[in-house]
Amino acid sequence: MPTETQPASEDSQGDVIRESQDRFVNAWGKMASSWGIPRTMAEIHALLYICGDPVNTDEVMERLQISRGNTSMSLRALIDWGLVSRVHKRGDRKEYFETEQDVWKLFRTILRERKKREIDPILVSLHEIRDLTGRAEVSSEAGRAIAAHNRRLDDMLEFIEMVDGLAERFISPQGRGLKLAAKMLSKVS
Amino acid sequence: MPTETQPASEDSQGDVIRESQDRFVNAWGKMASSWGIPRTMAEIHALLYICGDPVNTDEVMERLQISRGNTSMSLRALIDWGLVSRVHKRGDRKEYFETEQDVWKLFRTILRERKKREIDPILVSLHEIRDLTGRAEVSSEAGRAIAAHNRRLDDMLEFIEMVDGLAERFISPQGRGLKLAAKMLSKVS
DNA sequence: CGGCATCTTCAGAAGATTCTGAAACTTCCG
DNA sequence: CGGAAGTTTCAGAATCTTCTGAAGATGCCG
Repeated sequence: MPTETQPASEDSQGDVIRESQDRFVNAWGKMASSWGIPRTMAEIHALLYICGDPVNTDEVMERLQISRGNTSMSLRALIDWGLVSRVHKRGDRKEYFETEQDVWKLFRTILRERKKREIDPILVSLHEIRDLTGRAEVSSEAGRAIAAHNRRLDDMLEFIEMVDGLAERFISPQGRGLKLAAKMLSKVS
Repeated sequence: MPTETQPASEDSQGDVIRESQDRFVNAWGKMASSWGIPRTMAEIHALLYICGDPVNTDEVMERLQISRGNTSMSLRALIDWGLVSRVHKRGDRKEYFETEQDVWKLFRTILRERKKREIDPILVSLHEIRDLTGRAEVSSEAGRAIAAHNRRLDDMLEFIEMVDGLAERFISPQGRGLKLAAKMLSKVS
């Protein structure tokens, strides 16, 4: 960010970028929080994305007006998600952070992580629940009730397993890639 | 729910179903809240799904141990989402509620609603933001900075628009249906 | 119309989540 | 080793979300 080396006329240009960045960060934070992702975590990620260059903790704090503690914790969470990496600059003891600039890779990582955290666990639970009621005899009234109940569980299980399986193929690191999935879908008449 | 008319031996069967239902409702509520959906709203929906038959307000309150107010508000939200419908029973002034039993239709509705509420608005915001910085000349240092910034916004916009467009085709009421999308994807070698 | 059954609303309470700030820790350097 | 720069942690504070309960609305029926 070479602000001092710019002529005065370009300061206003810088302001436009800055405002654009701020708005982007805001919009992103708002959306993320409606998807159950902590707002500041998403805002930091948006800031790193939209700035492009590595940013350090103090810059994040200043831009987003958040505490050092929050910044540190959120950055760690982003690193755990695999979305952000640490960068070191020569002659600067501060740590800098940057994020993937390829949007496809970014979303692939996000989807993979959400699958791991929110889909896989519920599959485990649903299987446990399904095992409670085994196979039902349809000869009695009660047996038919259990059979109907099992059918509902099985329908749900089958659906989620299908989503899980497709996700596995398209978002796992060794998978075919999100872009291919999108291409396939867009070809359907 | 014919509990009184059943022989004693079937009560224990009923207990198994009941426990299974409770666990299902719990698991579902937990998952939903990690996706930014109010827990009780999801729990009510899960209860209606897993019970199959229409359920009235008092039964919901009793099963989930929640207040009448909460039940009423959450049911209204579910109706607004298009996930639940009111049913009237002859000779009973109470209102009953039921939900779609076809899991594919269910998720189609959920996806459609989320797109409308969370994807479409951010597309509007991103377009507004993008319009702030127009087309950049790459002849100056500042111009190049704006161009790089615009490229980032455009990448993001392009990605989200693609997702939006595909969603439109597969989840809209007149669309080709979720099932077709899944079939296409599963065919990729 | 009066009275009863049911449903809705919303202000404030309860609960959950996120954020802060200061202390503790780590690392680097002379 | 001493200490400065930078980072992490976490208990409590602030904030945001969700839930309750009671008052009021609605509507049905004799």
